Amino acid sequence: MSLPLLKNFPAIVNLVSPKSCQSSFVRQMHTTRLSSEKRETNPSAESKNPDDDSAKQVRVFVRKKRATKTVQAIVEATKPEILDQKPCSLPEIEDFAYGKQSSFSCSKVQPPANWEKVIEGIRKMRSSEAAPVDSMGCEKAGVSLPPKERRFAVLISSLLSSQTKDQVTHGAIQRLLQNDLLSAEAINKADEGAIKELIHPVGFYSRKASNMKKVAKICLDKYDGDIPSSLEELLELPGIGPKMAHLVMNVGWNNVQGICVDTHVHRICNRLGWVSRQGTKQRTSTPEQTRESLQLWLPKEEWVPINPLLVGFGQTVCTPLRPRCGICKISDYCPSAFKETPSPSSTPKKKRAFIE
DNA sequence: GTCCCGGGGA
DNA sequence: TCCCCAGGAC
Repeated sequence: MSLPLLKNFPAIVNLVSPKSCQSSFVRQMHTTRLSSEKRETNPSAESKNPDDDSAKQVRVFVRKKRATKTVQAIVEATKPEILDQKPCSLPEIEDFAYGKQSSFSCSKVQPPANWEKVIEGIRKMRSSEAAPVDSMGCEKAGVSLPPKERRFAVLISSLLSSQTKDQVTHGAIQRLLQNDLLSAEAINKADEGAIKELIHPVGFYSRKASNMKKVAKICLDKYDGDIPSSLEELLELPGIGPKMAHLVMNVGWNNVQGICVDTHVHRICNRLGWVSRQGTKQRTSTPEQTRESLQLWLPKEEWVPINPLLVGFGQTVCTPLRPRCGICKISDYCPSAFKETPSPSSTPKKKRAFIE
């Protein structure tokens, strides 16, 4: 049998050396290939057809499901393509193999209707009304610093910025900088109480001061004072979850591994009907599910801009409670428009985000 | 699910 | 006055 996609499989593996690769998915592919090559030199090897062999490798790989939690989605997204023998484009696979891209686009997932008009409409609304997200962000952290220090500043800024106004985060970063407390060495040596005072009134400052000490020690011990350069390693840091890990990869390393999904992106994508739980039409229940679902169809060039776009839109128009559908220019395209409970007093028991 | 912490809106 | 909000840990 002839399998168009599987011809590319050895190419992927050849592009990537397991040492340099951050993804255990690709490392596993590599291992699978090596063990199959050994079998090929063995006279008792059952197959001489390279396509058959590739097919077997991929099937074995998919069946093993050795992927870590962060690449689980890739396996799931890739599986129907491989097993149905549908070709992917080679550039996309190469991007994946090099780690520039964390999934293939799956040809079975059709983008939602009118998504480009929706994005364009939101851009227009956003340009006419300033939103808090526009003022400051962690991407501004330490712009004047050398690369390693800048990356560390980005990491700390992300750590501090959750549940905190950007101005407050920025102030805390400035105070840390003025006190020479924005490097792994300095924070590792510093007194936790002093850090606590400096970062106050950042939200959850007490927990964050403790996390900063732990993160600084890990960065010093394992990364020579730099920050981890892969998603998996960033996620091991205390206080860094999926949202911040993607942000740090984008801003710190300029390496887009995935969409940075926060509560605004999560809420708005569901209101628009842009995402769904795998194999269903139900809305997603966590930002992680939203990220995986959105990445299946949203073109890569939108992965970074989608976050500030929807966060600003969510702060000013598509608010969690009482979204302002009356002034929203894309309500014609929104299946949830005007379906929100009109006032909280009419349904005092539970908040209903929207009606299906 | 609950907690963390404080700002801010109803 | 109450209670909602936000990202992560557990």
